[in-house]
Amino acid sequence: MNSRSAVRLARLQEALSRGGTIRLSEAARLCGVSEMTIRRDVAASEGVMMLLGGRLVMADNPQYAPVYDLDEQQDSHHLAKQRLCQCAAGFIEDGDTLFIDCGTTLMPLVASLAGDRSLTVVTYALNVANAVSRLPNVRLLMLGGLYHASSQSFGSDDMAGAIQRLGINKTFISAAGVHVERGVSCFHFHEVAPKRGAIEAAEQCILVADNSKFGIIRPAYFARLDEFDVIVTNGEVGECLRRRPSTDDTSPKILVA
Amino acid sequence: MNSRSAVRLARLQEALSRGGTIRLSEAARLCGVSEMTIRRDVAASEGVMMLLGGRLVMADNPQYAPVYDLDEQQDSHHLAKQRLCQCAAGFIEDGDTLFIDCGTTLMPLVASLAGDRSLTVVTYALNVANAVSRLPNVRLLMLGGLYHASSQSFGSDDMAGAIQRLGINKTFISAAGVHVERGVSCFHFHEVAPKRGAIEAAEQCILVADNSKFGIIRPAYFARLDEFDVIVTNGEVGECLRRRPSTDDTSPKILVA
DNA sequence: CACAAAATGTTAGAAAAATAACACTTGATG
DNA sequence: CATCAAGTGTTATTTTTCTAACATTTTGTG
Repeated sequence: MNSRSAVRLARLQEALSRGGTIRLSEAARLCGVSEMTIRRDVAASEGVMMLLGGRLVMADNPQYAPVYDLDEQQDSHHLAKQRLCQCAAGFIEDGDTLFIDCGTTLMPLVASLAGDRSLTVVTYALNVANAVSRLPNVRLLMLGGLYHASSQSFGSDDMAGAIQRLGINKTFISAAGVHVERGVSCFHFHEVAPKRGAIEAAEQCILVADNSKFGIIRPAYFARLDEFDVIVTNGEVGECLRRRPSTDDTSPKILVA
Repeated sequence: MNSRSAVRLARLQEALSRGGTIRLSEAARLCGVSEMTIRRDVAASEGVMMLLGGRLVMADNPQYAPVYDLDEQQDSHHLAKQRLCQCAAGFIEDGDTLFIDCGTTLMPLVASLAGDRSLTVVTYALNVANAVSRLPNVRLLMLGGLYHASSQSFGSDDMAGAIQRLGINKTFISAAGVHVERGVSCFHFHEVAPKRGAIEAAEQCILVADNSKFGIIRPAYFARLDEFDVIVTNGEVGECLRRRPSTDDTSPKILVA
């Protein structure tokens, strides 16, 4: 990819970063090049953008992500995430202030916030912020810091403190690893501070993790299972957890989507 | 529209209610009918769903909005902005830490950061952050706060302080109004704190404003003209300013793109 | 059951988009 | 200045999607 191509892509991405589509012909006119060149730019963008019926869209735009692609099994988790989030969304009430964790798991939850109720979302993830910024009924509180491309999120020294100074009702956490004895973990250490801050700050903590994450331990440990009030999961794992005898009142409630 | 068609539509709508697309063939298989029937269902859905390149998408979603509909105003200034930014980009050196202001003026500047040199960008604007996050050679430092859709940026009480705690080399500022006697101004008051912080923190301040902004005073004043080291502008205004007798050494250098 | 009406399926052709091939332009380099 | 290579534009071809027409099946009714 050459530099002019990069400039064109950046410009188109800017136009598309808040959602929507651009007709291929429009994009060509906008950049002052031929449609063929835009096609080549998109092909060189390594999946950042894509063409959908002659229209340019951001590939990470949930609006245009394929829901069902039985030809490609790789997308099997997407459906599961949608179901999990649909389930998790049941806890949200009008007026809530929600903390939403980074990653892709909770993106369907963000989409479900659209509506009449008035909400506030606190996040340190760029993809979450982008999605929330498009919802007129949701106030967005962004936690800044140094950007980590691996998780599309920001990290800073004082993030846990900053979160605890906010009045958060409900915290939605995603995880890369969930283990009954070894607790909940993620890949990146910079995620630990915001997750911990949000868990400690919120009245109610909801862990959303599909069954592929269970029994796995990732480098960055951040919470015990019993620190959560609710665990939303699916499949056999969920049934197993649910049947497990509750030792006491602090045990999380298990929800199987 | 008959009742079976309604049932199929409801089913597909449910699948798409949280965003995403379904391939026409998948939808047909899912409903156990031919593709033609799905086409007819969609046509009868009165704009609820639509087909985009053989994929089914929800059309009533705010995210489906063609971004550019031959928006002349946006485009007319764009070329000027590109030239201004090309000019402004000349000041950037390897290793710099740049503050980049909100708005659309400086977006071409961000695009031009791509390359081999290592840079750091500080910003409080969501659109800038999005663009920078795609550049592997640029570190991104995000300043968070409450989101303001009007300027796609964040505001917080302590932003000026937070900025001054950073080591910023060069500050690039955009403005909605530039007036020789009445100084530089913008529309939104929440932009004042970050702009002031960045102006005071940086070694070098560069104002980038096309000639349509000159002679205009906007509600939120934030700086005198002589607080800038460089003013990048274009057209007659630039020539005028350049010919103006420099009163002293503190006068900004005028650059006409 | 026969019939009509609606709904759906099939096929063929038109339109649009994606791909491929080749020609032209531009900018860098010796 | 010549040369080369990368980038871009143009054209032709293939593929896919869309539309329309007509055939077939299903549904409802007397």
